[in-house]
Amino acid sequence: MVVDQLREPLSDEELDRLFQAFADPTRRDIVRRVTVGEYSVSGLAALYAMSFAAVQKHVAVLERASLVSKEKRGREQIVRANHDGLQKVRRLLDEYEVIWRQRTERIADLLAETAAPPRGSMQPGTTNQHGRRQQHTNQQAGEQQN
Amino acid sequence: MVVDQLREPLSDEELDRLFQAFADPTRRDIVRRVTVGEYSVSGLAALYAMSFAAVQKHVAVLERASLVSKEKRGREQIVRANHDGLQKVRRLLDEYEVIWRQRTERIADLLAETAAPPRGSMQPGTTNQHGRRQQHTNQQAGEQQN
DNA sequence: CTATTCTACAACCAAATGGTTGTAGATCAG
DNA sequence: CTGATCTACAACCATTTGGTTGTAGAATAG
Repeated sequence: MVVDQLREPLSDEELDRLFQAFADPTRRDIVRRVTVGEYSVSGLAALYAMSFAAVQKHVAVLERASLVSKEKRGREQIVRANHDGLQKVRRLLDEYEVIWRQRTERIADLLAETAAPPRGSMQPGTTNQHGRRQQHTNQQAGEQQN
Repeated sequence: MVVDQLREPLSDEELDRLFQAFADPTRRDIVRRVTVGEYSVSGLAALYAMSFAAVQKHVAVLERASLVSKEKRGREQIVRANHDGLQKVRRLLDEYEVIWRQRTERIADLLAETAAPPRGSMQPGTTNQHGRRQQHTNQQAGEQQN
């Protein structure tokens, strides 16, 4: 099936390329344009105050990030938006949003706990010393990812 | 009110800084970490195989993008995640998603139109020549934004 | 008080980025 | 066929980026 490499774990390099691609106003504009209509590379180049080669490079960056793809038609290359790329970035940011919600929940729980008398919770190691000053030094020095 | 500069239009520079900030695995990891717990800058630095100054710079990038903020506590600087920044990026990508859905809708409409005999639609300028080959050259050479 | 820790910042460096011009091959129009 | 258009790509350049080391000040620990 073609579907469902959208569910696969996003690699660091993939995410680097995606965010990097979005980190430029011309490229963001290109993505918007080719999502609503079809453009050749020179059709795009006509829109911006820069050389054809510069726009060509921007399209190449978007293509490596899998945000657009090109299709040859006669002597022109038609640039099309690629939905997968967009969805991948959105998926990652959704994960960050989930982390936020979990954190908010956790804080609400702590507040409820200290407001009401401690019931089933408050076993030795489950919650830290009344909210302030977590570990914040030397938890596993393993590298990061994602 | 403090609320609702979230509804204001995102500036190009703001978006550049946000996406750029996300375009690095170490910085993405820092954002995740400081969303779940509190870290000083040196607490963060202990996690990665790079110098303190390097991590300090990463935090500075995140701070300029308003993805985190620092608060001085004693001799350490506590780094905290900033929800606004995340929401801004998500908002922009949601806009892109909307464009996609509109496009999909539009295509579905066109298909329905050509399948069924033309009813109330098909006035002179409303739809283009049976789908293929749009303008794609020289529509207003105005600069881009967003 | 003294030593240590945490931070900030400058100076430097290599590599990546975003732009340019120029050259050359394909394809299309007349 | 000839000329114009569209594309690809190389070479070059200035600036930014992501890292380093080193120095110095402020706050804490003993």
